[in-house]
Amino acid sequence: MKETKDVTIYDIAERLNLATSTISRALKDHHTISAKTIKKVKKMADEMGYRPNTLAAGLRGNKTKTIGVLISRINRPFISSLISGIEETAQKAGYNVIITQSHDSYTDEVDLAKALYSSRVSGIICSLAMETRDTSHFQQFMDKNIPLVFVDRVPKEFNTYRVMIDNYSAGYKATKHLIEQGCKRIAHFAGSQHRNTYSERKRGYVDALIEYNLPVDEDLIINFTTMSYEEGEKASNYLFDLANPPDGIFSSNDTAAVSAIQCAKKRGLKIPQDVAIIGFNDDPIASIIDPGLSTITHPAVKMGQTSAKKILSHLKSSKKDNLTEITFLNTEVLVRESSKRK
Amino acid sequence: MKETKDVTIYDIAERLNLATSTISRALKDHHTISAKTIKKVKKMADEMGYRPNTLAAGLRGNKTKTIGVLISRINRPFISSLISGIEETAQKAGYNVIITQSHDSYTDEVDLAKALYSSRVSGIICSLAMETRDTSHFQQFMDKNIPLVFVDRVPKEFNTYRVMIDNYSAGYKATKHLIEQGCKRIAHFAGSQHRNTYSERKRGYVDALIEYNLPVDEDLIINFTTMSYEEGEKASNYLFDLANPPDGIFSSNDTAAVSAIQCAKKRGLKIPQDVAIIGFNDDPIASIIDPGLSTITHPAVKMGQTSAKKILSHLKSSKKDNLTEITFLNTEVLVRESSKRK
DNA sequence: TTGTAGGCGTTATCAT
DNA sequence: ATGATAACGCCTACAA
Repeated sequence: MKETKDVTIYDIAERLNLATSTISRALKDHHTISAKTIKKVKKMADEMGYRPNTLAAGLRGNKTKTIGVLISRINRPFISSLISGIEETAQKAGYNVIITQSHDSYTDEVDLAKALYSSRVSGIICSLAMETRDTSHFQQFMDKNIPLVFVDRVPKEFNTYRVMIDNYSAGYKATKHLIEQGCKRIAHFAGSQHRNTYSERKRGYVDALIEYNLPVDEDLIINFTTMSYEEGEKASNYLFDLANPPDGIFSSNDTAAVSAIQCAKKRGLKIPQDVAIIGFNDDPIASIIDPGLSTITHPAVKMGQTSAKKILSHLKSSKKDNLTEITFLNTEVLVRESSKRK
Repeated sequence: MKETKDVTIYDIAERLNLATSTISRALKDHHTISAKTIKKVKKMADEMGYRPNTLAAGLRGNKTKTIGVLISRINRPFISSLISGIEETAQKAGYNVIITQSHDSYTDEVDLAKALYSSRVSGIICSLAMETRDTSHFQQFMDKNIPLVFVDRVPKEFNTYRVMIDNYSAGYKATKHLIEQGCKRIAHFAGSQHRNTYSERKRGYVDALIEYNLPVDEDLIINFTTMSYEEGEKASNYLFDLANPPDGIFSSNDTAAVSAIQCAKKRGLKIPQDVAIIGFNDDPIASIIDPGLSTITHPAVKMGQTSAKKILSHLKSSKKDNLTEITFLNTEVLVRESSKRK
């Protein structure tokens, strides 16, 4: 099997007795090229099996029509939907998407940021690793006016685009909902508190309790690290074993909420009568488990689309200003059986 | 905000009074460069904030350390795990991963294949779109000796790498399992039959029935197009409404199997006594639904890793031969409550 | 409307 | 052990 060499615009130029510049322009419908020439060139390009070399174009123009994505791990419902939204939007605009996973490691995140920079991505979308506290490794993008969007897990301070939900009000709404169902002792599965997605949810929870004159009982607030099913089981068992167990649980994700449901069922507790439960994210499992899990909707695909659009419009307008623009997307309380007492 | 120009090896060369070639070599620890020089160069590169430009390197060497991935859609548990495995393996080898979604459209797949070629990917991993019948748009990669791996949804005929499970034997095993549980009338949710993942599963199902002297009843074989939850509901209702309903269901995916469980429960049918159910994939929902869904394990992450490794080792050895290499990964019957009668 | 020519940053080749 | 130079394929002033 012989490898044949790639056809270049130079080859086409030679065949048609035209200049390479003419070919280059004809191929992108430049207005100064006659319709006939354009047609002729495109036909020949097709016949010869020409494939543009985006590397060469990128090198020349120092831009790549590529968006880099830096997330913790792909195989989570929320993240894969987020990426799907990014890819969809990027593809329509003729952009490629490079995906990288930090696996929630800070050092990996730093390395990947470098690698993405080396690939000369046109823009970058990032959801921070759990471990990350310092975000100075993103400064390199700012310095080069490469649009940077933080999505969902955003840093507290960084002058750039941020696309997120209002975690505080979501936490507040979730808790308020449980209160309205008659819950008096509401527990909270809290995620890692240095990620403000989670600390804000907790803040909303606490404020709702205060607002409704319910005591804030530290025993009922469980701090998670990974928010896994196993952690959820442990927390649930702990809570249900209390002398004075909770009658409501607000979990910062659905996975742990589901484990609470399973755990309660095993113990013969009635849901939602004995304990009402609400999760966060609206993962597929939420609608499938029995009883259906009430939850907070998290518009993953839309967040992806929005993030990609921020990048694209920044590139289009080639703004020179380093603006801070925070976009909040809506969430809603989705009530299913796990919390419907009335 | 001023954009500063990128630092190049040329800049470093100037500062150190060395040739660019020396810098280039020093940066990659070339053996002909003295240890001192290497150290000096690296230090200076660091100080000046040098970032290699992979575009330039790629253009020069006509290779990019990038793997292109072409799948239907990302936000499915199986696919996102597959990609996770690919990315992980690629990253360790210093490769980037470009993700594209065909959304199961043939024309999109053709366009994306072109786009990936234009990006000069070093290799490509593809799981075919549902619509795709003709695969000639992949010939361009073969012609250039760019390693191509089809994974899971592979074409019937195409001389290249294929990574898959033995769908026939998986279908056979699933059906046999139901038979061993005492099922006599086993229905099958069959996926689109021109994708051989699904046709093979069906073939295994049919052969198992024959082997055990059970009649093959065409009424019990439902042909799906998308294998969605909704399609599953429709099929389940149809089956349970039959004068002589099935006492076992083998579904080609978990999503539809779950809908069958829900549907059966609503009708007051006992699982697995009245109807035993087995799915395919071992999606997260399988272990969460009640009763737990028996299923066929599908090693998604491992398939991703394996596919990526095929690419990497091909590139390393720079084989010139167009070999056909099919890798089968193991699947297992994972028995949960939905089919455990004994 | 088309052509000329230089350069994007890197690396491989050949020389020193 | 290091240097000089050409080439990768494309685009964009500028010129004609």
